[in-house]
Amino acid sequence: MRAVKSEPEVVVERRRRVPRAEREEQMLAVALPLFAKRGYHSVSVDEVAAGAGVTKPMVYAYFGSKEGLFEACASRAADRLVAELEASAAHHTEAGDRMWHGVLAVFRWIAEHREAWAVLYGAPGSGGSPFAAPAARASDRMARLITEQMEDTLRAHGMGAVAEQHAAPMAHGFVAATIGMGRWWMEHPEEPAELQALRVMQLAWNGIGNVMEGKVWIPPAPR
Amino acid sequence: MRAVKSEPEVVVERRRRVPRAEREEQMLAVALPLFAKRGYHSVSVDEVAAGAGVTKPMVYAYFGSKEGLFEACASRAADRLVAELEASAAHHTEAGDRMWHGVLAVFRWIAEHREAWAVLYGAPGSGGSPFAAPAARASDRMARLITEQMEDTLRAHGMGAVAEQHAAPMAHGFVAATIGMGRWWMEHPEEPAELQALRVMQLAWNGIGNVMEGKVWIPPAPR
DNA sequence: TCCCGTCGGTTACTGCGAGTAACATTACCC
DNA sequence: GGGTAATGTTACTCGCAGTAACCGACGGGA
Repeated sequence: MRAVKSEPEVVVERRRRVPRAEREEQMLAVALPLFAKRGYHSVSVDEVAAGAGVTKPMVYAYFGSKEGLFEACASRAADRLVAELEASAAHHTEAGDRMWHGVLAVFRWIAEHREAWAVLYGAPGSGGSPFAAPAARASDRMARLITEQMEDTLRAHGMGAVAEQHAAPMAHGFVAATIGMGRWWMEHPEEPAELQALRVMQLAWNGIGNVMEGKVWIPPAPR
Repeated sequence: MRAVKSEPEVVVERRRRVPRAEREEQMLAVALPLFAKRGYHSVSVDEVAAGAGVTKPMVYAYFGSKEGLFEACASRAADRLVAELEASAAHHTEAGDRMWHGVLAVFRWIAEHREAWAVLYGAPGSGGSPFAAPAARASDRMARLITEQMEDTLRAHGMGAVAEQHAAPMAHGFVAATIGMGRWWMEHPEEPAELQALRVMQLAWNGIGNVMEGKVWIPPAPR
């Protein structure tokens, strides 16, 4: 059941004595699509090294371990995704507006960086990361942005206690819903990014919004 | 950075010539907590075999590969989780009622089967599965239950078109939000299951409910 | 100009753990 | 009691992560 290992799609022109920063870029450029397509375990370090026009010990010299290489790929993807989101947040202040544009930014980013997305939150078949720490960090950072927004709004309404208890978990739920929708999208790629964003808002914004206005859903009385 | 490999916490009394079904149980019982605690890659087949009072080739005889062993653990966990959910759904017919009790059932199951949950949807540090197919299947099955409920309700309101376009992705989003909340819970285990379920309903039920009643969220007009 | 240190790079290994071939031993059933 | 299927073992192969040890070019000083 071993994955077929084809030639890496990104192969770098073979030059000797390339400066470290540049060589690291090359390695990451080779590794990212490989990890995205075949997943962590069925990519070998030799393969990445060869794709970058170099031999294995160089990869270890620069990234320490295979795990380090993977984490570098994922961390960089996470940084870029979060940066996109932060940029979007900086342009919108009203809560709903900010959320909508943020979610939209995420789905547009996914569309433009499918491989990076696959490495971060990859589906079973293709990506899939044993070392999900960067993905978890990215989720946390995205959730934090939402959490802060919620806390501000709640405190402005005199609901500081609600903010402390529920803002963070709700924000995590929101982010999870977004990522889940992103996963679903990977299997239905014909749909536009806007529709996914709209569905996330449809699904989760009412809930978040209601909480921020002090409206709560009451469970049915037990029979 | 190699994980410390302690003795497996489940070790089976050494008996010779145990029937296959029983030996398989033993192997799974040993493997599950190991995978849950240390993740797929840092558990060795030898270790599981030893814990089950047997040698490696027996594991291969019964599960085919390490991956097969892992998938057996995860599939069985998924089956049980979904069974719980289906049992709950059979007891409640009204949409909101059914959803509430379903979500509640999930969180109660998580509380009682933390290791199985970790193997299925495990967080980075602890569980974490390179082969997420069983987890994806479980998500799909849970989403399908919700999808069907939504489709029925929508069609009953004469909104068959909405049902076809949006029921499935919204249901996946709902499930993702639930799983995300479950992950968050693992890091805040002092809270009760009911609170997690309440938050999921708070977050996502308004959205699903609105859609089922034909209410939609309208994005802000672009400037 | 020569020498020397650093940086980019290699060859050639070790070692662990997945996976297997081939063989051994009981239990059961006719 | 003898054949056979199921349970089990020993003793390997092999791929790949990770490393030790060494190599050669370039850029400063002195």
